[in-house]
Amino acid sequence: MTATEITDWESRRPKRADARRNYDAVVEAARAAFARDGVGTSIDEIARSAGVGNATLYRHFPTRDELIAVALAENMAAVHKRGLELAGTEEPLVALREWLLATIAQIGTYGGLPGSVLDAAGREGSLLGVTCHHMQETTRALLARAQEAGEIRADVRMEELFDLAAGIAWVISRDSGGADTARAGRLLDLALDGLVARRA
Amino acid sequence: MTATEITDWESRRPKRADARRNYDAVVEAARAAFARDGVGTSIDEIARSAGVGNATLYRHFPTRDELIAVALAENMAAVHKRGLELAGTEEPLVALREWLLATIAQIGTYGGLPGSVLDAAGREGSLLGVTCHHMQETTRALLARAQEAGEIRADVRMEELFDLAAGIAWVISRDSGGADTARAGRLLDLALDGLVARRA
DNA sequence: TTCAAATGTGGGGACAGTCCCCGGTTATTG
DNA sequence: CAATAACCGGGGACTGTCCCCACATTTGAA
Repeated sequence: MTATEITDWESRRPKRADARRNYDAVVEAARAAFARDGVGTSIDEIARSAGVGNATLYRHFPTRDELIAVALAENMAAVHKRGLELAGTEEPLVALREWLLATIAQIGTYGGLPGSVLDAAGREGSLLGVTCHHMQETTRALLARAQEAGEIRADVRMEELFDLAAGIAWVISRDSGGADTARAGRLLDLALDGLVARRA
Repeated sequence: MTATEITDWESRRPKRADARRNYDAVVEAARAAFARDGVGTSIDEIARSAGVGNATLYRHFPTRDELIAVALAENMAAVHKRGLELAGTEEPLVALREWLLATIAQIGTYGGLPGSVLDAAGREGSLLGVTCHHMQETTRALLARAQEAGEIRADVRMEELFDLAAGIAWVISRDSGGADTARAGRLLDLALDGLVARRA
């Protein structure tokens, strides 16, 4: 199922030796470039730093999103795995909170990534859209569990939760290229617990 | 004070007849273009649709932010005025809520605007930075009042509130070019009231 | 050796931002 | 009021960057 789909990008790796070498070099260069300058960085620059012609890059990754998706693949798989573990945890609320934090941290790693993710959230077509869909499904499951346990308001919808998480991820990924987990946690806690004071 | 600074952009309007005509045409074209395609739209395209050479546009507005700031000026002034009114309202919490909603709606009108605003929030230099600073000060005042009335948790800092508001504005401005006030209100209420269920 | 697959140079199109000469406007002077 | 000079704003054209593709060439695998 999901694992197949997520790791399915493996099957996209070319079979010929030189092609695979270039493919891997591009992904590696993309990771470095994204981490340094965000996902909006120059594609040609990535190709250059990978020692590859830009047309080669475009052959393997026709769109920017595809390159982003592959560059994130194993991280995404790890987060997804963590989500499955959390689904079996005893505390639904802390599980949901940790899941959201992991998601935010993941989406916030690269500057501009939240935008790409939310863009891809709709159209199922792209690789990024698929991984994004997985994240949403996990969110839905963990949210439902927390609601059934009476720990989260029943009227909260997954989309709203996802919107808030995406917003937080966007804020923290804007400045401070690397995700600031502490700030993300603080903002998430505020959103979860609420800002209004409780009277006794 | 503030009103002077905000409407100070008036003094930037050229005095010569043709210059003022072009200036106004550019601002008008920019408003339309921003509303349609977001603040990231092509500057040259704005100049073209204003019937003006791009160099003329750059003469009046050396940076994109400056054009954005002027295009927003009167809206910003209106929001700022609303903030001053709200500061005298009897209900600190509802005042804060309404202020945040107005701010989010304003920042969310143009796609990509939240990013520009948060970028300009730091550096005081630009016009956009100044207006942004005003918004933050108003937020700080309304927040302090609500906290003194015991209606908002005392540990909430203005920056955190602003981060959440910016995040929400970003989410709603991404899709649906015009700001979706209903969705913004819902997300804001969630963040304010919190998502966790209260026991009894 | 053969041939499909992969490569990358080089170019077209779009955009941001700058330069600089030209033409019109305003101020000044007779 | 009229003519002229100084000046200010206009915009075509240019540089540099980026995305994306066409095509001739090379390379790996059978």
